Amino acid sequence: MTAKGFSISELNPPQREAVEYGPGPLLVLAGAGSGKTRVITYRIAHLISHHNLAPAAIIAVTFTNKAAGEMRDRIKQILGNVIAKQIWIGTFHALCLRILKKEIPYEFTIYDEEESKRLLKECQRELNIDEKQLKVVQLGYRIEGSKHELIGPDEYEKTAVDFTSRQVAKVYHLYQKKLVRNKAYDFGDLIMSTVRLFQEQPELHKKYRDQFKYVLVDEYQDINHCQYFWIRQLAGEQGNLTVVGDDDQSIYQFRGADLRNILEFERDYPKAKVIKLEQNYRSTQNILAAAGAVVGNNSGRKAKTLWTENETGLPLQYFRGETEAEEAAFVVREILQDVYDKNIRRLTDCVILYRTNAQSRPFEDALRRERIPYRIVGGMKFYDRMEIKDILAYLKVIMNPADELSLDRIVNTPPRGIGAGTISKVRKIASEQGSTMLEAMAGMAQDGQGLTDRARQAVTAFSNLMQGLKSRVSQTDLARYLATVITETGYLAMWQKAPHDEGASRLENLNELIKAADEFSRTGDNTLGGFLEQIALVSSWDEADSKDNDQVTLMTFHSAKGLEFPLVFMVGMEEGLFPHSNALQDEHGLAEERRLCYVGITRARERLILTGTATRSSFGNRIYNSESRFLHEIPGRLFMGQIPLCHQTAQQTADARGLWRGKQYQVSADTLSNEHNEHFSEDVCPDLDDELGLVVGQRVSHAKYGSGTIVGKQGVGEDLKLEVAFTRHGRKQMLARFAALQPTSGKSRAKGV
DNA sequence: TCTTGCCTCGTTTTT
DNA sequence: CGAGGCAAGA
Ligand SMILES: Nc1ncnc2c1ncn2[C@@H]1O[C@H](COP(=O)(O)OP(=O)(O)OP(=O)(O)O)[C@@H](O)[C@H]1O
Repeated sequence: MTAKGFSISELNPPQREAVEYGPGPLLVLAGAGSGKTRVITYRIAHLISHHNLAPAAIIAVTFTNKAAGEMRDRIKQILGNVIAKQIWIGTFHALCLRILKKEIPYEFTIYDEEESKRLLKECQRELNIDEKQLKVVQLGYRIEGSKHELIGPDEYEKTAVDFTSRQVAKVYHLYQKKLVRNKAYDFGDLIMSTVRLFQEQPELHKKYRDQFKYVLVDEYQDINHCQYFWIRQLAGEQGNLTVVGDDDQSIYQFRGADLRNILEFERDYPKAKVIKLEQNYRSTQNILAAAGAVVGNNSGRKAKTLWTENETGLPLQYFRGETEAEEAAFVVREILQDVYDKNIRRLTDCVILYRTNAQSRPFEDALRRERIPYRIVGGMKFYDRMEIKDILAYLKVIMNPADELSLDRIVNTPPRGIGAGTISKVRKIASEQGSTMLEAMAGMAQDGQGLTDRARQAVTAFSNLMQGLKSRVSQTDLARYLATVITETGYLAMWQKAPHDEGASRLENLNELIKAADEFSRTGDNTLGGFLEQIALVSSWDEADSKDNDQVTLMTFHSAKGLEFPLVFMVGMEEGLFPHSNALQDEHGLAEERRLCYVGITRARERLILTGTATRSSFGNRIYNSESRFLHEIPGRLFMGQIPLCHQTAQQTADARGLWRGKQYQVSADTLSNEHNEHFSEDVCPDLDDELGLVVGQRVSHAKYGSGTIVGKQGVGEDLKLEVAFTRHGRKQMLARFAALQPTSGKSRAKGV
């Protein structure tokens, strides 16, 4: 049975049941690689081709813009472009923005993280709150978190009892006020404001609820309360809502994701049908066994089975280098072997996954040395560069003169004689007459109100410049307009005058921006507003999209969600790094790290290699890390090569500590029986690297500070320095030989948790 | 008003 | 180690 290029035989029976299931709530709960995304995609196609549903009556939410693009492409293949492009597919943010742009009658700006932080700082200063006492990151974290919970400043204030919360409440109020005045939305606002819009304008709510006959959500385990609420608004309580997800893959709780949304779906939607998918099509048996073993250490999971018809496959490998350079060299060697010696893979088949963006460096160096092309997803984004943000700030002000934050950024960039004194005069006058700063400047240029001649001249020039630029928006094509802005503002000249090496690279980036504008206008939209919106929403993923080239990919575990690669390297498998020390304070943190590990492992199709280092430089000095506990949670029999210490026999341990350390230690998978593991794991491990059992993650008690958890470790022997997070007294650094820390019961690395 | 140099602090993870 | 913030001098 075929329907326009889509064959039902590409689905197994439960997948097919989910695709063909009728109206009403549907939950597809399934493990990694079981075809959840495929189900969503085909269900959309099926609804259109078999139920004659209008494409615009379907809204599908994905986790990244890239995932949205892929889903749309697949549907394009099945049903053609005309239909595919009418479907509403996108991230929460993109879809909400689309609604807001349509319903809000004025131009507004979207603030990215950096801009929100700057605005917060401004609020903090105005309120005379000590920036040391309450850090901007903390502030941002709390306010952003509140938005995830759909808590506005008023509600927040009501629950704010302690001193800090009351401070936060004050900032939250002012921050929102400034956002409104600047006609700006931050990321969280995009969704929360859409929810509010629907609440305040029932007829609007009805319009969208009626338009979308079917609502589908991918990665449902990672949505927060606000997103949950919006989906409920769209779908209604009995609605045609399809959600798919895997509770073991929830890795965004730091961003407000709430597992209860998926765990309690059946309670929220009592008529819900639940379909489980149990066959994994992605990975070998060895890889699945490893993934299952790791995540099995978490409690409170929904019961799930996952099996595969795929072959046993290669054993896993583990390598521990002495330094990052050694680790990276090993990884590159393995890539070279598979790709060039054995010719069994292409570079695009290989991915290097790490916990933090900062870890990419040594791998980049090693890859460059061997002239292997690579791409990095995440980290510093192109649009985060200073020169790009400066020009974007000009563009934002041109589109939305109320955006004072952006104005602040560029009013004196390049330096044009408008300093802090002048700016505060302008601001004062603007607020007195209730106008924008730009309008106030135009007035002051005329009558000079309290400005020195020099300042007045500068203000006049700037005011004229901005008016001139504004009047020419949309007269030429976008790329040419950008070039005009860059030149006429003096920005180009500023970098041309700069020292050659720095200036050249800035100018090159500006050229890239012009190119991006050109490409954007080719997609059919030639508006400046459209261009800015698109940039506001691009994630790290969308930039790196030069998939046609054959190159190795580097990214964080988080960015890898939903993807698959034949050969996966999980690097930096060390306590303190993965699991990350900041996540070790409570069980939830550790459980989420473990899920992240599960996500990482299950990205692999054929071959999985785990690596780590014994020492690593951090903040300029070297630290000593022990092996990640996750390594020890994988059964030893699955490994080949160097074996994680806890899985080694006494002889192997001795070898690994001496001569063999850092070299690849060849042991075939079957020389290591399970017996060995079980027998030795308990007594070999504890005395290896952990003086007195003081390991990261260990709970300890201290005579003065009471109980806490070891979160960091530096040096050895006499110099062993520990960082301990105390329950009552915060973080402290101390020398182990003086601290007299007593390990208390609770978790210890060797036994797992 | 602008530039320089010193100091502090920090690294999870992202739409 | 490196980025960003801040204070002092030009
Ligand atoms: N019925 C099937 N027959 C063959 N291959 C399938 C089938 N269903 C899915 N696959 C393949 O299995 C792999 C995983 O599919 P998909 O990405 O949809 O899974 P997923 O459950 O969304 O994974 P994850 O939870 O890791 O995001 C893909 O390569 C897909 O093409």
